[in-house]
Amino acid sequence: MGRGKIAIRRIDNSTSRQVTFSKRRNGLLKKARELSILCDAEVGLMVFSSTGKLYDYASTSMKSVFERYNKLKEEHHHLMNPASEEKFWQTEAANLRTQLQYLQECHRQLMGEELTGLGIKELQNLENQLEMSLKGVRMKKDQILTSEIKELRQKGNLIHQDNVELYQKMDQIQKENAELQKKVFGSRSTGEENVASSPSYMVRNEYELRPPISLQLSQPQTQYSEPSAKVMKLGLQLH
Amino acid sequence: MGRGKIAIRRIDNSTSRQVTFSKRRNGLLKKARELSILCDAEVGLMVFSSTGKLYDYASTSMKSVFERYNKLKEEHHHLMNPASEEKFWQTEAANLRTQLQYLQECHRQLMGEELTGLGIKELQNLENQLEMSLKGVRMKKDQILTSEIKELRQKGNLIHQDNVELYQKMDQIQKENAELQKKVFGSRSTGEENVASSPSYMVRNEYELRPPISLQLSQPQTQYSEPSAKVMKLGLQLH
DNA sequence: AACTATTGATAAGA
DNA sequence: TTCTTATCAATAGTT
Repeated sequence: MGRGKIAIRRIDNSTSRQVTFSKRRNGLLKKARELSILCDAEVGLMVFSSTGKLYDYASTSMKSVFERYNKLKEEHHHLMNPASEEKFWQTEAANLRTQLQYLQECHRQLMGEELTGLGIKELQNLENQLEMSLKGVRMKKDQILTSEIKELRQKGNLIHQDNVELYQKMDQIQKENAELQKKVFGSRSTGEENVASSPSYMVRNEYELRPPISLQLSQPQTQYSEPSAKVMKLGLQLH
Repeated sequence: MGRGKIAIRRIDNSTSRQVTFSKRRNGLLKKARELSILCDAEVGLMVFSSTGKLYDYASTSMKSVFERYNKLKEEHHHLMNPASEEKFWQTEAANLRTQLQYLQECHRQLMGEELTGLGIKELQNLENQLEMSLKGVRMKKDQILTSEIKELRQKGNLIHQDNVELYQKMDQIQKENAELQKKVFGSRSTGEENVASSPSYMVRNEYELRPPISLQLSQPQTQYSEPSAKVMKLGLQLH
């Protein structure tokens, strides 16, 4: 695969050997990576250049690959190893790996991947399961939203109650204030003029401020009926 | 570098994953060999298939590559130590168990179980994922059913063709038979009476039997439009 | 480092 | 699995 074919033997010219090493090393590392990804394989690769520099790749970790390699090779030597503790953990790991692979397959199917190889019956089961799941999830979501709304409503009502009481109290205080001003400055001017000139932090009457609050309380459903539109753009984070 | 290009991610179809693994593994081993020869490099390669089988190559020996690697990484005291072997498998098992637990949680959520503790955002993500999955599963199912129907239709048409030809042949034989009878028993009676008294396994004409066949062929969709109703009662078998 | 003309690898199909 | 073949990818030689 080049301008011409070359024989597979040591390249004499040291420069072109170096260049070829660089190119082919990258190619090899890339292919090792691709193999591990494409085929779900555990791959470990070590390359030492003629100058002693190390280039390596491991799909998991070189340690894991080493250990696995050694285990496999040692099994042929001494199967009757009395150190059964280690063996126990080995089989434990093997069992767990099996379970993991099974679960991963299930998971992929539930994610709608890897459906080739499934028959109609299995697909139907999957579909039913997904519908059930969807139903459950939606119910749970509705439940949460509903209770949230309920809570908000209750809080709103409480606040509204407080407001009503506060307005009543303010009204009363305002009246007392008016009476006091009357007593202090005499009764020359009318009560209305006194009220008009009272400090700005005082509210004139309760009906000016209550409507917006009532409005907020009377349509809490708008937050509920179409929540999906707002959350729809959130990315998946299952993995 | 094939009939089409493929994305570098896990191949869904297990058969083609297996085939690709076999091909690419060989390619990788070959290239590792070539690199070591061409460029005078020391190369070690280990590949574990997803089924756990080992394929390896070492330009010198794996032991030599290991040792050189470890020297460079100064990790050799972590490895090759029988006391820490057990520990390795313990941590390996622990890691696998962690993965397993995570996957199990995901799985339960995808199955619509164990939804408590999830927030609205997470539930929305789940819902979206389930809808995607459902879509994929249904597409796959439809695809299978459609191709099944197509096949059945083609078979039906072939059979129908056969039938038409058979009827024509029968008709011809019938006529020949009538002529023969005429010759054998003389020409006293009419041809029609001869035909009427012919053996019962002979069909009188092709139009008597063709209609039901045509009917069967003209409405194959009824099997397709509502297949779910028939399979709906099938239990789940994912676990 | 780039650039191609070629060879090599391999995806898909049988 | 193995073979074939159409295509894409890697890379040998060159600038």
